[in-house]
Amino acid sequence: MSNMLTRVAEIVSRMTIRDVAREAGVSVGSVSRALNGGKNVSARVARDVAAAAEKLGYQPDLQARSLRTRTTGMVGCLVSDVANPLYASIVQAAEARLRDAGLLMVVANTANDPARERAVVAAFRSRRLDGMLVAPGSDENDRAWRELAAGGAPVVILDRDVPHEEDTPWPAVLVDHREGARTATRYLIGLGHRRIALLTPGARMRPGRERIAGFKAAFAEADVDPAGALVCLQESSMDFAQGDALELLRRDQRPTAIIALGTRILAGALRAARDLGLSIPADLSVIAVGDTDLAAVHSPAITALRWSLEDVGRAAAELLLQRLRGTGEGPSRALLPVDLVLRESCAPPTAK
Amino acid sequence: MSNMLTRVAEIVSRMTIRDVAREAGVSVGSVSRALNGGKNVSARVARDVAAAAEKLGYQPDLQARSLRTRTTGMVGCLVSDVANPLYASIVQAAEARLRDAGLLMVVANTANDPARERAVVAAFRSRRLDGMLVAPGSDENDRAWRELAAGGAPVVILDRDVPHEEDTPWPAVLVDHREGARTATRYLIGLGHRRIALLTPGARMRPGRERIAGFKAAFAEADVDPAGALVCLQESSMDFAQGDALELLRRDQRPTAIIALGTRILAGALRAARDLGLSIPADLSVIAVGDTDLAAVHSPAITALRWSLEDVGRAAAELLLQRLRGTGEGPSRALLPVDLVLRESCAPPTAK
DNA sequence: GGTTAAATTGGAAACGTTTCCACTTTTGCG
DNA sequence: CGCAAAAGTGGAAACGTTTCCAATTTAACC
Repeated sequence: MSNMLTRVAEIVSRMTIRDVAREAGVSVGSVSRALNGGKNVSARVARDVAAAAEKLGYQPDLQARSLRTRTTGMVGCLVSDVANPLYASIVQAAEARLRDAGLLMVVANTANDPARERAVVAAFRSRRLDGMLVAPGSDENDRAWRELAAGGAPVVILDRDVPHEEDTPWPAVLVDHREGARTATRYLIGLGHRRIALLTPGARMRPGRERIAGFKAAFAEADVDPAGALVCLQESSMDFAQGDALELLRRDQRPTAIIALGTRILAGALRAARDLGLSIPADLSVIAVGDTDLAAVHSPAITALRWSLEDVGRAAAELLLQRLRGTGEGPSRALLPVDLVLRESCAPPTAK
Repeated sequence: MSNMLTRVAEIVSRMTIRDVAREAGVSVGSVSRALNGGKNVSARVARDVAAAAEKLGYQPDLQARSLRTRTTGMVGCLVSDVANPLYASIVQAAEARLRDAGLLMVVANTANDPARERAVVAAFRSRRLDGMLVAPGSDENDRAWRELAAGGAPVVILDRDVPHEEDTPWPAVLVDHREGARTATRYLIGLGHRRIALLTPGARMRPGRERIAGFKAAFAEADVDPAGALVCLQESSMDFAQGDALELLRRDQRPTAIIALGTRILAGALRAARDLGLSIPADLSVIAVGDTDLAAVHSPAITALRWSLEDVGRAAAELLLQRLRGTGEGPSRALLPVDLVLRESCAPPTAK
């Protein structure tokens, strides 16, 4: 047993730059230069060092390096729920781009808990991460981000409107939910719908706010009685039970069309419709916000608002990289478009 | 402009342990002891140091600390596709548990590319991560894990059978796919089905292999003609187009029941069935492998094999933590059960 | 009160890099 | 060939911690 432990210990003892220096018969400084810049290094030294490093299987300790260089090569990603497909794809795309740039991504989810958010920010700061991608659980917890930015690390916000001082908005990647919602609503109004329900998480965050704005704008510009614009706020998609949708669809003046967010809310709405015997699209038109597997495969297939999650992640990574490099400013915000994917779930309302 | 830069620089210059020492009027060593162990520290020093640290807003540089302590407080998580809901939930649960233990999680996805896997392992090693959770894209790329383990960091495998030397299997969290598939198949056979198709990613990985084994075992133990057991391998769930399912269901001896993995394959199968006018469950029984939103919300609701992704993540984190603490061995493997959730998508085959 | 043991403390040596500085060596050029 | 500039090199000082060690103070005991 202790035998095994010592064996492990032996294996663990890694080669250091000093070992390489000794092996190559040069100084530590030269090894460092040879391995990194390659600048001001003679061919002979470069060759010998490379050979020695290869022979010894030397791999630099990036942890130690970062102590000296004051840069860790890691960026944080703070998100409320990685398991949410909407976030997962963003995280994945961002990670891919960042890793191509040689950066590691640290991920932390906060379950929308402000205290956790602050704890994560503290952890990120203490670990001296180079930068950070954040999608806060609400727009108001800006103290945490301010604090983080005070540490000097660039922060890129994902689809949120975090309050900022003066005229220096946070770098951010935004999705044009307003225009998306407007398009969807206009489409339904055009089909003849007059009572439309918008089911989305509340106004605590930008996406909800923007959708509501676009939703109402469509009613206003079509000169339709705005009383038909039913905004149903959910605190979060988790809380949205089927029951809420049932209640909505049982009203005597029930909506003839529904615009429902994501997977869970949409699922609740669909199930409620099924339970009430409402057929889609004959009795109820449905538009999904966010193009998930569920929307695409459901029968009938659900018309959906789609935006590219990959683009969001990629753009965020790009923005962050640009800040990290510190090269000329460039744009600090990106606004990504939302498309309406027409499928089979919308039809004119049945006269009654 | 340069004004602003200097301002930022000022903010960035962090308090070090030396500043605290000066402020408290004690030595650096005492500060360290006071802030960490608290052992062998007088009440006066403890008080003064705490006050000084508080006043200066001191936060230790974990990066520097880890150079000395040879432990980084970070663990890696290597997975082929974080955007896959099956992985996302696991990652989330593991992250939650690890963060509770004060560890940060670095995530990397490899898109099933062995070269990327090796690159990630190299990066993890160079950054001296304390441990690692891996779900390789195939069971064969074990060179990489072996190399990683040689670095001394514990590795926990997620639902894979990675070849191991001698009698020391890798610590792993496994899901009992074999028993799950057997249960599902037995259920279908019990309903009267004799031609059943199993749609799952290929045998390159444990889950597929185990499912196939369970599937065949059910046929064997029921003494049913094994020719009815149609195993349809997909290289990966991504490649599974609707077309493959169409082809399968158009055969003259088409299966009367399907067991389909996950979201994408299941979606393809469902869409194919719809396009062919096959109604579920009258013409075709369907069982989903993995209980996704799609299965739960589809109409009819799809009977599904379910296992707890959260449990997988949690168990993996627990296993890893136990290794990290190095306290008594404990079990090195966990096998998690799979349940069959009965819904509406299965019925006896129509006589014909 | 004296002696020994225990507790506390300061100073310095790590940890593995990069980078600065002074010093050689090479190169370029008239 | 001589001389200045450029290029290459070794040694040592950081980076911010923890931890070892020796020295001091305090506590404990007879």
